Amino acid sequence: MGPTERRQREREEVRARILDAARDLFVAEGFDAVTMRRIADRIEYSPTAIYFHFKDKESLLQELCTSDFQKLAAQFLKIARIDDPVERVRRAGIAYCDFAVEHPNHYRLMFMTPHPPIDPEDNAIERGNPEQDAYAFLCSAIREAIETGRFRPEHDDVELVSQTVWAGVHGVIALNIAKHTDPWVDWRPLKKRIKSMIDVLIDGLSKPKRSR
Amino acid sequence: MGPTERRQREREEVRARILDAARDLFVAEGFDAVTMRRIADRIEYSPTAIYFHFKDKESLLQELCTSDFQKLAAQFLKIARIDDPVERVRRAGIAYCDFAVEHPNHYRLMFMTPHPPIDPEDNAIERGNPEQDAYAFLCSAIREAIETGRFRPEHDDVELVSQTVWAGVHGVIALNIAKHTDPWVDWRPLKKRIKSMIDVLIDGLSKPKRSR
DNA sequence: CTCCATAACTTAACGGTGTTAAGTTAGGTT
DNA sequence: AACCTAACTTAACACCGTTAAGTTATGGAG
Repeated sequence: MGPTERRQREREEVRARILDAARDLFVAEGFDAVTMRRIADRIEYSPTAIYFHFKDKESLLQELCTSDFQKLAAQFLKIARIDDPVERVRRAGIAYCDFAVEHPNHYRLMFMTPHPPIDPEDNAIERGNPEQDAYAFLCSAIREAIETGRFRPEHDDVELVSQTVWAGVHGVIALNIAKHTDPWVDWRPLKKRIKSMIDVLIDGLSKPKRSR
Repeated sequence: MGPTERRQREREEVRARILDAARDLFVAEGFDAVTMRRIADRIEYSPTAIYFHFKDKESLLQELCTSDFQKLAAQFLKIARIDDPVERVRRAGIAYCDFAVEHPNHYRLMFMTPHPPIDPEDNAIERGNPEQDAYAFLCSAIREAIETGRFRPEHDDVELVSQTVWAGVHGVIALNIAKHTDPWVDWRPLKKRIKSMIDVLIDGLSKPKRSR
């Protein structure tokens, strides 16, 4: 109620403005290409003001990542109401890809760059909760597919199947991010590649429908 | 004959020493973490001496990449004599994974780090030649599998199928390199994951063998 | 044999980077 | 009115990749 509260609010407002400016620049030009000075310019503060709100450049990106990955989990929630578990896997793969296309630099940092895992203490995402944890969401769909007899009997390990599906989709995305400008390979469009991957994975996991 | 030839030889010797030092450091610590000054220290030259042999840091990396790609292709050559094209794809996937496990930082530099594509002009690898170009090797096996009717009729695009198989195997490897220490996921052993990926991909591509 | 051009470097420096230390200022508290 | 602290700014540090200019050894020409 007093002015101390207004101060508190203003502080978080500045914090949010830094975050927004950083996101814009990281997404547009990549983590390394963006400098603290340019982020500061954008919001008309001095470069060092950022350090009053964030420990360093890395933690800036880290914070953007967790908040944006919660958006991914939110996207997944819309898919959760799909009844058919196999269709849910298919749609999750596409949503995951869309997300990676929208936030390639976040994706790169979180899944393509080795770094010491975040201390579970201060990780905002709740592990194992499909509403916040995208991997848990995938697992729960896979589990349902296995339990309702949709997959071949040899594919009975929920974790292994989930990791295979994740790896497949990740592979398409990661190669796209790292190599899409490389003229060495005559790349098919990303959408085609993702569809092909998901189709092949699901066909490979599912019980055959027709004889030869 | 004269000493000009000895000079030429010495020049290439220094060049090779720079390359070796750079490879050691890049592989041990990653591209960004290594500075020109440290490479120079290692071989006891001044930092700027490197620029007499290489245009810049990036071109150093590119030269290392092309030479290591050739090592991978050499591994593939041993597989080339396998008759069955589908088995060849399977074995190529495993060999590719072995290469990545043996040289994880090489792999990271080559396939997980975006960098401007090499000018085809000065690329030592002959594109499309399966003996030098690992991607072309994969394509040729896939092409043979398609042409001998091993795959379902909808999978008729050699490039698309090759890119899918590559992406699948890459996904397993890349997640392993970037995330294998992450306790968030209860990882299955790498060998199991690679086998699962290749099995699922090949089953998904192949004509079904049994009815349900 | 001398002179000189060139190759193969080194030293110094430039403009940039992330980050820290020290100084400043506005505003609430006592 | 005096003071204290939050929220900054300015100055500076230790790096970075890269370039310009200077140095030294050496092979070749006259």
